Amino acid sequence: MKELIINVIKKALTKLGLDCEDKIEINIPKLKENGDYSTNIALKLVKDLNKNPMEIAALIKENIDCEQINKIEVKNPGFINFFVDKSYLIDNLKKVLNEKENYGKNDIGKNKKINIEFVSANPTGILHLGNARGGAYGDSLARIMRFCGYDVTEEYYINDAGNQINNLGESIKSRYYELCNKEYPMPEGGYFGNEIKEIANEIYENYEDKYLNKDIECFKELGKNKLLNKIIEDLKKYRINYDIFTSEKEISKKYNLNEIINTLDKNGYVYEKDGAIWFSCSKLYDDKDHVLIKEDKSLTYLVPDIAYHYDKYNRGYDKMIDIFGTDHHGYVARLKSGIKALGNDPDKLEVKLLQLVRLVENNTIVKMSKRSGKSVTLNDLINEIGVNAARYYFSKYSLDTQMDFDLNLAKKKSNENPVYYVCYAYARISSILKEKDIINVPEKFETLNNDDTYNVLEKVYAFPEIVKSAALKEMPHIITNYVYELANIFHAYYSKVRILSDDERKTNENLVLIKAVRQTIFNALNLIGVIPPEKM
RNA sequence: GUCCUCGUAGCUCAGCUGGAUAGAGCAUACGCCUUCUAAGCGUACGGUCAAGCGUUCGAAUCGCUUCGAGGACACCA
Repeated sequence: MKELIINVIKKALTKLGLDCEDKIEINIPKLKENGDYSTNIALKLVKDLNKNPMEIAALIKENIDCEQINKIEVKNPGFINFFVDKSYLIDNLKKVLNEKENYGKNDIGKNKKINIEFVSANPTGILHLGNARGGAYGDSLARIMRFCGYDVTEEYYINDAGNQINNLGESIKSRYYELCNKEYPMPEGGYFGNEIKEIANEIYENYEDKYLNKDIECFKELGKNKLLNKIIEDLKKYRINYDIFTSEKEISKKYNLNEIINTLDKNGYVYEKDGAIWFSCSKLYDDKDHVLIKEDKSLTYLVPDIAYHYDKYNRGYDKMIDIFGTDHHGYVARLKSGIKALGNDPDKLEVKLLQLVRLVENNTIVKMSKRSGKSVTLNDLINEIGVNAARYYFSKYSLDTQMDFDLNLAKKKSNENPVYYVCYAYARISSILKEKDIINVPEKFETLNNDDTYNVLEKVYAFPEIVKSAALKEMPHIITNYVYELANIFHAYYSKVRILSDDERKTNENLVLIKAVRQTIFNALNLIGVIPPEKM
């Protein structure tokens, strides 16, 4: 319908000898009295034509002739408002019921390969709230973009080499020695979480003191594998299924890291200072240079990460999205410098920064850290409030909002979570349809020709546009807000209108209407990883 | 100190290519179950969009300044 309005305006402008198609903008007014669609084109043309906007609007109005438009009004200061024939809304119902779980799909992403990398937590502990947020965002975005025809790869990068894995091995070893009544020091920067103790326990239960003479590699491997499996398992429970897991170790094998540094050097971005080898990323996007090879000849994390992104570029994506916590934001410039220095286009990488989730207990902020072991895990969250509520909760907010999370409060308030409001609408409809299903989808609505019906129909009709905009803006919460509004409109309709009645035609039309609503709710919730129940 | 993000109702948040009278939920007050699920519906109350200046026919939205909150500025990752 929007396209139709645009075309009609285009034609009118051509008739008037104006060439300004790109200025046409169509809005849906907040107030019903301002029409179904509206354009501000007259206001925009004031400067070009040097005329009063009301005059311009009137002129455009005169040159529009379209039978699907019932009425055109010009309103101060120069808006042109369109009141359209609603039959297209009924046609849309047919579309919904035919396309079913495909309703809302589009192909704006056709032939575009996208990589979304998210969570990528080090396998040195289990997933916590911040990962829950990043996970909900990344996976929902992937679902939305797939729905829009993009070829999406969801990727998890495993930091399975380097210092932190060393610390993990040492931490487990230390806990294990404790169990054997021996002393082994906890490393600096060691991990104190329960999961570390559990792993040590497991070793002790299975092998007693036979691991005392095992070398540290053993503890490292075992710990890493256990934790990684746990992470993957938790993510699956959270309805996230990755396409690819990429290991830092594998990357280091695949690309000779010294070669990467040589290439950087060849391109003029490497120098030596104070016994270390530096990356002059300040020549590119960063404000400071950073070390690539430390004085002790070991590599910094930057090298494998540059290699990892080099690998992603080699895989030929049109766009790569990385999702980081804001605490890593300083890292973006370094990374992009690395990409550029190897001759790739850094604009293909988009880094999304999510505000960290702060943990609140008794109204005070608690420092979460793996080191102290003080945190709320993804598993705690799922156990307490369920996957639906958790996914919905984190999909509700834009990435930019700082969130304070209180698990006790969340527990107490979990039945106030709007996810139940939306699911309730779905369940209500399901229970009616169980009672009586639709007979057919009519060409026209004979009995439901009122604003209440059109309110619902318009919301259902809006879904495909909402999907598009959520994908283009990369904002899953647009979907969440939309589905809430849809449920809201349905609940209001339900309270006002009796669905099942003696009037067979009216009943059928109502059933068609609510079935389409149910399908749309289902499709929208699916995009944010929520599965509505048939019964509540 | 430099850089990044944020500041909208008592609280939690939408509002993002600038549009018409700034919206929800929670909380508060009051109504609505003899009829398909009351985890629902309706009404009321609630605002200097942090402040100031600027750009514009028009600013919560764009620009600058100030104030406030959080974060980043390692030869840790």
